[in-house]
Amino acid sequence: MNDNGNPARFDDASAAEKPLTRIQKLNRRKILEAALEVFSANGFRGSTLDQIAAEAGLSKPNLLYYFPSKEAIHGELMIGLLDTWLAPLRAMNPQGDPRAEIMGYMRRKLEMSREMPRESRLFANEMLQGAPRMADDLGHDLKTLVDAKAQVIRDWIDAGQLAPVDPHHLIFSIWALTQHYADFEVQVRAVLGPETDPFEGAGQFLDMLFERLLAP
Amino acid sequence: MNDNGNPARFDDASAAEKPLTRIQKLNRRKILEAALEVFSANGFRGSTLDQIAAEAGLSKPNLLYYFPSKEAIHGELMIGLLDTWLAPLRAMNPQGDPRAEIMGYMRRKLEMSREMPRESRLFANEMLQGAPRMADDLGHDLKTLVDAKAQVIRDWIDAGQLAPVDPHHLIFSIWALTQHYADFEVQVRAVLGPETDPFEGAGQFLDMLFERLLAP
DNA sequence: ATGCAATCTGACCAGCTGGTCAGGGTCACG
DNA sequence: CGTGACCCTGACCAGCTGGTCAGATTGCAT
Repeated sequence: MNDNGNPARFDDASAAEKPLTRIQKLNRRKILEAALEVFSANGFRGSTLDQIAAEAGLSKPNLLYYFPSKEAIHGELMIGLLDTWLAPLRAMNPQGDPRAEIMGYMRRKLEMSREMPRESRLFANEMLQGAPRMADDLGHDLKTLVDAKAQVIRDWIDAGQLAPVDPHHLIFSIWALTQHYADFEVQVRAVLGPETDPFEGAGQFLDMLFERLLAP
Repeated sequence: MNDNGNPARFDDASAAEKPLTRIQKLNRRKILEAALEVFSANGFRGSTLDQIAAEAGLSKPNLLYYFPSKEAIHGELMIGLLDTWLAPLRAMNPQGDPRAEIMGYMRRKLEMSREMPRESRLFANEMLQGAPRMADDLGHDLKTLVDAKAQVIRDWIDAGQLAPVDPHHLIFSIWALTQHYADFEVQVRAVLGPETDPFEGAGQFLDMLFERLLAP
């Protein structure tokens, strides 16, 4: 047993990095999966450890054996989230064809809304509350990346390969249009009816929208 | 004192409709204003009566003198919200000029994001949680209105006055693009920096986007 | 097999939260 | 100026919530 009675889970240089046991890997995965489900549906404050424990099929004290607190579970989810979320933007290639790159980014982002709606809602929840647990990364990592990609887009525009649109707002529009289908899914489904797949129509609509917007 | 010890506040036909006193009007307004502030920032579950009471400058028991429960306060806010929110769509005139009507709707919606970000976030919070307190209205009122307006748009398209876009997704795109600036304000401001007014750039960008999208 | 670390649990706790209540102060109207 | 309805509060309560702990149980290396 180490100094706090919990298994090693810290990254700081001083702590010896014990490898996770089979059970640790399994249960930490179960907990994070359950936490994603619960936090994304109810927000941080609206979720309880009991709900997460039930969803994970573990007891509450056992949750707190693997994570020191509710905050820590949420934090662990947050750590990867921004990175995962921005990966498609990072993948936008300055050497590629401008329209294809932007359309590709939009399509990947829409795909993420379809495949990872819980992550999208977890992110949206955090933003709605003013991103209290993310503010640092927002001002730094996010702005740096977006500014860099905005410059790439500006260069494309200056080269006459794209219509002259504000690059920042272009990126915002991709975020808004794609994430809407995950975050406001209830509303979208209520309007379209239970038969229709929102993402099919969305894909066609967004293709057309960005084709028309970006043509020089 | 009436049967439940609280001032009359029900609309049902049976109850005699006592006019609100000066103090009742004042304090109910204070409470709802405070509740909007708190609920929109923290969600329903994340907000406490103590926070609302403090924000309103009243005591917690006094809050519960004017409203029977936390749910009731939230409900009162919700009642008007969907209507307020959809009013600009309702105002879209089938006899007007198609492009001008849709652009006008978009601009009014963007204006609402600027002027009423708290209402926008309250709405977004509700949607994110799956609209547990709104599901009925969603399936009924909302779908009816949107379907009607979608038909109007479809007629415009058939008359060759608009580009052939899916009317439902066109409406979704207006919602997504305008509400994003209220709901994800932290993110937008983090990227643009503290100097820039997001709504100025947004107005220009969205004008251009919808001009290009809608031209037949 | 044995012994130690890892894993797990029931019982418990303190603080918070929505809500109640008895009673005291205040307002408006005759 | 009196009086009844209206307005407000401190004190309180029960249930929930995040978190602790002593000890029981299990897994695993030798």
